[in-house]
Amino acid sequence: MNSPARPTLKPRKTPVQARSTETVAAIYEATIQVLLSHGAERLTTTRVAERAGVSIGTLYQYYPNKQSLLFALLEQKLERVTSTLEIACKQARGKPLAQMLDHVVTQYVDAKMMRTDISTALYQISTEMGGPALVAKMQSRSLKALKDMIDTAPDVAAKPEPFIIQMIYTSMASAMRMVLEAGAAPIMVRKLRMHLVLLCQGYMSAVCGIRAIQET
Amino acid sequence: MNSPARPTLKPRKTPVQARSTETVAAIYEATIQVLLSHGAERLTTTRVAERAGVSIGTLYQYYPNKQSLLFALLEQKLERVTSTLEIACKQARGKPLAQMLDHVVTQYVDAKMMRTDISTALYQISTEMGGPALVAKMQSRSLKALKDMIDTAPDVAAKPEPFIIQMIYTSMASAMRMVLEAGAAPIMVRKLRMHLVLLCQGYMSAVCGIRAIQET
Amino acid sequence: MNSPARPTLKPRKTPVQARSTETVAAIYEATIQVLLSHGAERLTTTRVAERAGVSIGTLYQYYPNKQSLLFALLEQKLERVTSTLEIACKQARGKPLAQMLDHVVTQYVDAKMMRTDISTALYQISTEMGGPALVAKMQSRSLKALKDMIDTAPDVAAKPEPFIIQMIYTSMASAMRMVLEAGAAPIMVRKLRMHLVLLCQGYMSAVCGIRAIQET
Amino acid sequence: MNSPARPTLKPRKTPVQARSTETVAAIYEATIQVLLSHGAERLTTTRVAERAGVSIGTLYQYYPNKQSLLFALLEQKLERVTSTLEIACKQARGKPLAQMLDHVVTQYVDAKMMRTDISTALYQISTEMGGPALVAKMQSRSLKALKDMIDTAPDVAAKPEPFIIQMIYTSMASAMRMVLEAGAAPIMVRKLRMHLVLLCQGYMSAVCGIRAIQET
DNA sequence: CATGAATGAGGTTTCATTCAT
DNA sequence: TATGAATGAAACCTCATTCAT
Repeated sequence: MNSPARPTLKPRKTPVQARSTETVAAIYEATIQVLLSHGAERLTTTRVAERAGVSIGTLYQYYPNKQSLLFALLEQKLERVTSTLEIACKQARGKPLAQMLDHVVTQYVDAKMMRTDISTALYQISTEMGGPALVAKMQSRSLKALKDMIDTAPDVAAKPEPFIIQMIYTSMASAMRMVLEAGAAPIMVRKLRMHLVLLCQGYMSAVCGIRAIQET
Repeated sequence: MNSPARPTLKPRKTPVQARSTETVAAIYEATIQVLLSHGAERLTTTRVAERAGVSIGTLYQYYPNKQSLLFALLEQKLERVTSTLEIACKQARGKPLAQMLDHVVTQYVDAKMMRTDISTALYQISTEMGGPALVAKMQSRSLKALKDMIDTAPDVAAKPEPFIIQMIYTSMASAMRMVLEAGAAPIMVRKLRMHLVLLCQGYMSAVCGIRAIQET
Repeated sequence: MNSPARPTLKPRKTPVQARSTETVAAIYEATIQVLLSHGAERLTTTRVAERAGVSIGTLYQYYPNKQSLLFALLEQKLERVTSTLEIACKQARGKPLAQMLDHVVTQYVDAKMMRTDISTALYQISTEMGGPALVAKMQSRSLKALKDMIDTAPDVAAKPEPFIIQMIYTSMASAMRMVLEAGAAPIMVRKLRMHLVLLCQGYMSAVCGIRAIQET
Repeated sequence: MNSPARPTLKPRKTPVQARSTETVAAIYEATIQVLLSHGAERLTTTRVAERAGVSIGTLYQYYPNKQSLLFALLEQKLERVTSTLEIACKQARGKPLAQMLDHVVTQYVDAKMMRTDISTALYQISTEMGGPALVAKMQSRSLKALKDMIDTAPDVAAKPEPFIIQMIYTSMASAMRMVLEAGAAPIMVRKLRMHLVLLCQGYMSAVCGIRAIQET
């Protein structure tokens, strides 16, 4: 294992003016387009700039290097999905487990489904250094949110161990990916939402004892 | 989406002499090593050859291009796991659903766990064209095996629709991945096996009605 | 005969800024230099770039591959010679055959003699695919021009068949080559011009009957 | 101009045994095949060995390097054609010029036409060092033979200067090439023979005065 | 700010040649 | 002698990045 020179991942400048914002948006969209049409391996900064309709020099004015370009994509999407999940978890606190899972799954799936193109494009990236770390960070935030929520469920006999939460989270993420990579037809998405709830509920009730709520 | 000139993915020659068999093995191992230590993005044919202790020319005698090198890795592992799954599915035919899932999950996890280094390394590869196609092929073989098995379960009320089988398969694959990427400690693996069985059983019984076995 | 993947032969971009025009010219000249000093077999893109005083990357900004570099050379020269010939043929229409041949040969030899270095360098190239095709195209244009001219000669009894035109053209080209490869000393060139005219006239009058001009 | 390490061009060993002779012949034929099917640029020693049905090691037992392989091809053909020409020139001594040219052209064309595949294949080779030198040597032998012959013609007024002989030789060679590269259909060959004679006779009579034979 | 020409390290791949078996 | 595995110099080409205009 060796850690080579890690480039800066932060955007070079935060756009404030109108024109800059447009440019940044164009580059952002172009990156997704190229990712989807050419694949991560064949994404080049030149191609992105071309697609965005700006010069390569301009691209580098806003992103100090290629990694930061992809990193921005990943970060934005992950942040959005994660915070949606966190909010959903907060909202569902104190409700029965089944309702919790239903609510969270629904919110999660919907968050991922906005801009399916971005979600799909992102599966292509691994982004060497920054990517996994970011994903890990977001995952731990999500796990914490889920745990804190489930701990408030009135009908759960034993506090589930972390591993269980992880299983739930992973199942959600992977089922989502499965559907996205298959094209994310609306019917599939509806089915996904339902089955994911069932899967989580079935698993949880098998793993934690479920108390009758009135017992509380 | 455009499909550019796709290079040959098949190995260039099959080794016949003893010496060359060793060489191929060395290249194979080196590829895994490099994948793990440098990541897919920084895997170069030069580095692989170096690590394998052979010249770059020798590498190219056995693999016509870089892709074919990674493809071989992927194919071998996938083939092994998939056929293990197929066999497990055949063996479990006619048994009650719970036993089926237990058996299949156990076999699947064990197959993935041989050479965890390879399994882990492979998550890095997407290999542009050949990879996804291969993965899709193996998945459909797996889905068929699972379906044919579940259809023989005496205690399943309604034949599950394809989507359900896919959910099961995806959950298994993703949970496996989660554990492998976390380092695959033995305790985790044991826990994984158990929880995966519970997850599958919980989901299936929630989704298909389960008949009492003695009814048969 | 098999035609493998043929690379693009067209230049990659047309220079717009002043700086790049110079660069393209430098690469062009360098290619000739290297062709003459090292031979076609030992012409490498690196060597050309070096000689041109630009980086290898710059070379590839203007020519997508090695072939296109050589192709450009060939095309430019052939185009110039061919169009000179076409013009000469037009000019000589209606004149007696002997004068025609004199005029055409003179123009042809002179066109070839501008930048003898290029002409000489070009004999080294065959450029696999694009070369022969280009040469063939130019030849057919030339043959047409010659035929159309000769058909207007007042003193030619029978319209000469295509084969005869080709003999004339080939003889001109090969005699030219002979002299160029021998170093193209001025005396030789003068002799060449004269003898080529004699050869063409001698052959033509042996092959077509020559009518007395006053008959017209 | 720089002259790099020139490799040995002579075959490594002269085959004496029956098997060796077969092997050498196979390699020889394979070289022609590859030259015709793949072109000079894509002729590799491996491909030749493969086509010949021998191992690459065996090929190198008989030819010390790639150049010698091509050189052998060139040499054999050139030698054959040149000596045929020399003999034809000797035979025609003392005859009238027209008969001379007829005889020589016929012999020359026929010599080139045996194994048209070889003749055609050879146009692909330039072989960097050895080729041009060999060609030059053969040319000077040919020119000498032609000159010595023509000097004996009873009906030639003035001894033609060397340049004229060269024009004749070049015209013959190039017309030959033209027909070969066009596919060498039998009709074309017959026409070629006739027209080449006419061309030479026409040119010679234009250049040297022709005396009436009976004057002698 | 925007442009795009220029850079060159470094990657992939080929192929003539050697040499142990 | 024949084989073919191994070699590695050297070729082609890409692409992230810089910087003068």
